[in-house]
Amino acid sequence: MGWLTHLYNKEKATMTTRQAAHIEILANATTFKNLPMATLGRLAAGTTAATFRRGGLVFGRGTAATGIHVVAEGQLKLCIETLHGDEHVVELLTAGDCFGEAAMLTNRLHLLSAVALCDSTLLHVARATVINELELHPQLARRIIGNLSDRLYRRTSDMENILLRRAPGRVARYLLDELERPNRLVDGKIRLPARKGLIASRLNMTQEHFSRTLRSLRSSGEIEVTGGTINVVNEAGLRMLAA
Amino acid sequence: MGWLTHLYNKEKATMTTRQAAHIEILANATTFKNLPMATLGRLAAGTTAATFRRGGLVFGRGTAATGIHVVAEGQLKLCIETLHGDEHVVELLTAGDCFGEAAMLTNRLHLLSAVALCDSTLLHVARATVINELELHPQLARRIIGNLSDRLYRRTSDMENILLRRAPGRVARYLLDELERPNRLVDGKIRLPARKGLIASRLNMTQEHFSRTLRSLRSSGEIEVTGGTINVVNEAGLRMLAA
DNA sequence: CCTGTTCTTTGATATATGTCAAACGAGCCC
DNA sequence: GGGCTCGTTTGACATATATCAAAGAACAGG
Repeated sequence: MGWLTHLYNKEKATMTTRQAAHIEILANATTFKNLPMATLGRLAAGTTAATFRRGGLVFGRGTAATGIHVVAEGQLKLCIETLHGDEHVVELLTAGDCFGEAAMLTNRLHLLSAVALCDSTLLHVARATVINELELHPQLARRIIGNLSDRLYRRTSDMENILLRRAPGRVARYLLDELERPNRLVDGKIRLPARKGLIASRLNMTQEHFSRTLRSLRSSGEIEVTGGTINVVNEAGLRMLAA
Repeated sequence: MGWLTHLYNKEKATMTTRQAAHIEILANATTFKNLPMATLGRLAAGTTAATFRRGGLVFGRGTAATGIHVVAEGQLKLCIETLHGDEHVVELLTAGDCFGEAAMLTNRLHLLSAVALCDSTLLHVARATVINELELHPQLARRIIGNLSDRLYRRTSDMENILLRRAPGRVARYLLDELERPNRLVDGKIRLPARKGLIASRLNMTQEHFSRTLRSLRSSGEIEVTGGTINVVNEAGLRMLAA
């Protein structure tokens, strides 16, 4: 893309293709978007890639945060495991999403476990690299403030959703949210970011109940469901339910 | 305190007592803690105080964020109002707590309404003042990053709590959390930060159910309740319930 | 193409939690 | 002190949601 050409023109001699690839991925990641090329270059120098097989654990709850993770490809879940082997999905991630910042920046332990839902590749920007960059170049600080605020804002909105007592409202709201995210849509229809059981968990209900709720929304004409794809027919109707 | 003496020694001539008071409050607020005196002084210059009567609206959902609010005295709730006049409390605030940062820093509208629970006084640090300070003095940026991460971390932990399906677990967890906050304790006992109905709302259950759950915890010997004060007798028991 | 595995749907039943209603208690003003 | 309002507790009942169980779909591998 534009990034890459620009990049090669400027630092052709020293740049390996791996670094170039890393830079491009970082440049499209939520936390590092819109940073100057020089900063991206320095960050990329402290970045490593790793692949995880389906089911692989990226990090577990209670472990130390070693850096910022970026999804280059694949799907992950951030979840809490209860003692009974039960689990709750808090967030579903796809390419371009970042995670682990909050724990890293506060120097605390991860609250959530990160697990690959399918074979995935991640980048990992080391803690020291981020801290260094923060010390030297305040622009990164401003970006990170923006991103953290954004995350906090989003999480607040999530809370709001979960606090809706009744399942149809939560589902309606979830669908409306997804409708706003361009990278979740494939020609106007919502492509669910994981299997339905996991989405049910994110919405704090059982798989069965999610299935029934979806069916009820379908039979009342708000949506059309075909496999993992949902077409919102009556957006206004959903908004009624969400309120 | 130490802050004030230090302050007067340094800038006696120009400092009004009002500014001094503001500085002291800011210096003890979560977002501005541990900042250099010079920064606090500049922030205080853009700070105004306001008082709100019980029930007064500090800001409403959907309004623009004008700055960072700091609780100097009193109690507030951050809540969502549904169309049916229903409401859900997301956070309860007491002296030293800050709010409104995320919306201000992302330049978006408030998601939550802020309402005074009793007569309260707040400080308001204007948006422009914060932005200015961020541009000029990167230390503030680092502090803010820390605080936002902290908030995000806390909110994640809140989510985790709410995702617990059963009420006894949520209550147990809530009590254990309060037990960690020194400013909520009065000689070892938890002093609830608002009336029980609001706490019930924060825990996503009805007042009645909260009351019953509390009674059940009391009769099984985990806690003692006297009015708005709760004494945790069997912490281990609560931990069992929370898991 | 069949056969296991995993995911989804559907059904019958149990239960946690909400709703409605009333009694109780505490604080406050006249 | 009486008569308020407001917050809390308790009770009887309704219902949304979970749980258990099994049958279909989708899907991968031989």
